[in-house]
Amino acid sequence: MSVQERKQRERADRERLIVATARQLAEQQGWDAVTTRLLAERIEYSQPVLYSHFRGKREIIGAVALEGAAELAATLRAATSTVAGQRARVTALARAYLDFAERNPAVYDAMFQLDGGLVFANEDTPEPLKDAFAALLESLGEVAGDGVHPGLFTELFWAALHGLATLTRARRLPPEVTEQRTQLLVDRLAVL
Amino acid sequence: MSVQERKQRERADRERLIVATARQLAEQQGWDAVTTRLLAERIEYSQPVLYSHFRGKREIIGAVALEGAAELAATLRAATSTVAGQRARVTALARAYLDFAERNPAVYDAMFQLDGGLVFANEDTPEPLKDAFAALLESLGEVAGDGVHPGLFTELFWAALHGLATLTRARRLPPEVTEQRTQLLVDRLAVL
DNA sequence: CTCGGTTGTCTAGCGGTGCTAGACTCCAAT
DNA sequence: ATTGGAGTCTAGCACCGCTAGACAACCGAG
Repeated sequence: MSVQERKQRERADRERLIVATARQLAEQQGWDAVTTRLLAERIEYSQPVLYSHFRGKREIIGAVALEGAAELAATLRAATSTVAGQRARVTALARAYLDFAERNPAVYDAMFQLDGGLVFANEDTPEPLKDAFAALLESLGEVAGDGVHPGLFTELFWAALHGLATLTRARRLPPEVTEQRTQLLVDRLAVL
Repeated sequence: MSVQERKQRERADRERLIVATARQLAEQQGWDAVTTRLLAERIEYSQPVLYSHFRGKREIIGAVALEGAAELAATLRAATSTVAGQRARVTALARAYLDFAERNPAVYDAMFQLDGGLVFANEDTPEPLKDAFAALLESLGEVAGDGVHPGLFTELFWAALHGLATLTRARRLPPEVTEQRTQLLVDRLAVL
C-alpha cells in the first residue's frame, strides 16, 4: 500500500505545482501568457499531464481562484482582528481588500473577472468562496444599520469595493485618490 | 471628386456595418463568438477587409465601446431629465445604469471588462467616455454633500454601480434583491 | 526472476484563433 | 486603349486548447 500512497502524494504535489506555477506565471506576465504549452514546459511535463489533473484551462483558473479566496479571507481577518472600534475596523477591511486586489491582480481576476467555472451565491458554492464572504460579513454585519439585512449590506459594500478595485486597476479611475474614495465609502455606507 | 466622395461614403458605411455586426453578434452569442472569420462572413467580405478599417479585433471592441458609451450617456440623461427631486433622480439614474448593463451585456463588457485599447481618466480619453462620466456627474454632483468633491463622489458612486452590475451579471450576487441593494446604495451614499 | 498488464507519459496532430504577405482584379485618369 | 494604383482575395503563418494513440515504466502474480 505504501507505494500507492507515495504515488498519490507525488500526484498531489504535482497538482500544487501546476496551480502555483500558473499563478506565478499569471502574476508575472498576465493570464494571456498562461498557455497550456508554456505551463507544461514550466512544470517540466508535457501538455496532456495538465489534463490528467484538470478538465481544462478554466479549471486551473478555478483552482487559483479558490487558493486566492482562502488567502483573501485570511488577509481580511488578519487586518481586522487586531483593530479596535467599528470605524477603524471597517476602514482596515476596505484597505486590506483593495490592497489584496492591487497586489494580486491575476488572482483577483481569476476569482472575479475570468471564468473559472465556479458557482457563487449558491448552496454548492465552494467553501473558500463562502468563507471569504463570511470574512467580509464578520466586520460589516455590525455596521449594516437598524433594519438592514447584514447580508444585503455586505453584498453592497463588497460590490463597491469590487468596483473600486477593478476600475482602478483597469486605469478607469485615477489611483492617486484611492484613499479619499475609501474614506468616503466607509463614512457613507457604514452606520457607525 | 464625386467618385472619391462616393467611395469614402461607402467605406464609412461599411465601417458602421462592421461595428454594428460585431455588436449584434456579441449580444447574441457572446464576444467569444465574434471571430474575425465569422465577422467577415457576416459582412460578406473577406477577413483582410476588417484590417483595412481597424488595426485588429481590439479596436473593433473599442469602437463598440465608444458607441455604447454614447448610448449610455443618452440613456442616463433621458432617465433623469424628467424626474423631479434629487432622491428620485438619483434612484432613476442608478436604475437606468444597472438596466443598461443588464440589457446590453456585450456592450457593457466592451466598455469596462474587455480590452478595447481605450484610455480612461485622462486628457486624451475619447469624448463619448468623458461624456458618459459627465452624465453621471450631472445628477450625482448635487448630492455629493458638503465639502466632498463632486468628481470624487461620482467616481465612488460609479464604482459601486459598476460592482453591482458586474457581480450580478456574473451571478456572483443574487439578482432577486437588486432593487433593495439599489435603494440602500442611494439612501446611504447620496446626501439628500 | 520473469513476464503480463496496468498505469503513466509522450509525440504528434486536429480544428480553431488573430493576423498578413503577395497575387490578382478592376477601374479612373491619361 | 493603356496603365498605375487602389481594393480585395486566397492562402498560409504561428499560435491556441485539447486529445488519440503509441510507447515506456513499473507493480504484482506465478
